[in-house]
Amino acid sequence: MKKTYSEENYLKAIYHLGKSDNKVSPKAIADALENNPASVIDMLKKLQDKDLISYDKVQGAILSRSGEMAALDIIRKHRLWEVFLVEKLQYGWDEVHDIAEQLEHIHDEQLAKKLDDFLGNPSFDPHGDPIPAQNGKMPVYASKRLSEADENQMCKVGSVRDTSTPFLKYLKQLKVGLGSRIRVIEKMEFDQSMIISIDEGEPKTVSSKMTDNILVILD
Amino acid sequence: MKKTYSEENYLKAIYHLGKSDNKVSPKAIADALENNPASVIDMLKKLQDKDLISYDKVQGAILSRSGEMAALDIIRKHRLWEVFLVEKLQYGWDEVHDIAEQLEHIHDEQLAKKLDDFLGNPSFDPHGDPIPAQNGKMPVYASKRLSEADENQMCKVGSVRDTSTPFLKYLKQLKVGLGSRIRVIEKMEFDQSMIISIDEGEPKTVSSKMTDNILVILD
DNA sequence: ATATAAAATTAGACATGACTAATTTATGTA
DNA sequence: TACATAAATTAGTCATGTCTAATTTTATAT
Ligand SMILES: [Mn+2]
Ligand SMILES: [Mn+2]
Ligand SMILES: [Mn+2]
Ligand SMILES: [Mn+2]
Repeated sequence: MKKTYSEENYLKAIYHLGKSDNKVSPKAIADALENNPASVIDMLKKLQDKDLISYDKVQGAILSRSGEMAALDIIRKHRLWEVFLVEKLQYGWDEVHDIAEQLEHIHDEQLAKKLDDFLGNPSFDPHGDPIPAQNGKMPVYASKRLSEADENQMCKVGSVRDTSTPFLKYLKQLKVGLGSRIRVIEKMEFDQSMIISIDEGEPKTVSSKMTDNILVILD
Repeated sequence: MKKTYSEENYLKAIYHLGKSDNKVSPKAIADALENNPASVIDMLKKLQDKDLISYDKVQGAILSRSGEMAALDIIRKHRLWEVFLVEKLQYGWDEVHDIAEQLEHIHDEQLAKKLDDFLGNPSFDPHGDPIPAQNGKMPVYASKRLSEADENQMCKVGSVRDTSTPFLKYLKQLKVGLGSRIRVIEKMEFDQSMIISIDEGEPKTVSSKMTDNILVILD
């Protein structure tokens, strides 16, 4: 069922508000969308009729399964477009939100996938927010940088903080990808460069610029 | 003055219909937009109030200066996005029109320029239609391929039929750009390769694949 | 427990951009 | 010229998504 621009914005707002544990009230939604509680209630009724949410005064608005999938799809597109605007069109990270707010509503079956591939399947947007996968799964948030790992620590690559072509090319050459297992062999005091083993391969030296831009999950 | 999605579509339709010499009637617009003549007349009144067109029964709809600039801006964005979808996202040329129909309505001051630069300032879209410049000027339609020029012919590069990165890189290396002056020194019967002089420089040999993808204006 | 304030809801209105049906105007043909 | 058809226009309706104002419900504080 094709959703309107407006319905999509409501679903997204309800999703975001639902992440904090407060109940999602008409007032909260109205504040988020900078409109009127009366308008919100009108829309909540429509969304409930379409089984995208359930709403009652006590529980507030709660996304249904299909409503949540729709919200995640919009968020995915929003964040992918933000990556595009920053990485490819050279916008500043602070300039892209309003444009992505428009681009997220472009409808096409193949578009998100093709854009995702073109961008090198980034896990995070330019503001560090995770980009949901097609199935709605959020990437595991790898909160530690490789540069913060201790000597002899084993870890797994969770995401990259830089999705520029040169960096991605460099990683490809090193055979580092999402899920690669990295062991820290030695950390140089002097310049913070590291000697690491990638998937138990031969030791390689990498700069702090590299290790600062790799986010890992420690074992 | 910000235009609505709908106003933009009307302006574009009026522009295209105005290119053929028939008068732009409500019926013609209704056919183009697949809607109703009554709806069209409603909108023509609104567009006239905003000084984007003039309309009367005798002359039909005629774009004002600002109306034409607005139409050209939409067409520019439509065609740039089509180039993006084909060249960067690997869509087929037959799949992109409907998506561009949505993308053309994204509003941002800098977007068209940045997209244009990112794409290497293409002159034509994937269907061969010319892409208006920011000032509304259509590129001179260079209808001859360099491969069709005769020996000793002097000509000027008008556009490229291929805007892929490898081709553009190759042209950069040869120092061939829009406006470059090319003299055909010799054409090889055998494989249609050519010896040419670029801006009166030293002779260089180029393949028929190259000369087929350069459109020129003959002197 | 009662007064007060905040939130939710209802009722009614409005702008936009579409539609249908009826009417008027123009065109074309016998 | 008179009839038939097509195009343009008007009038009235509708769906969407918004608003304001009034009312009801809920929460908070004395
Ligand atoms: Mn954003
Ligand atoms: Mn949005
Ligand atoms: Mn097109
Ligand atoms: Mn359009």
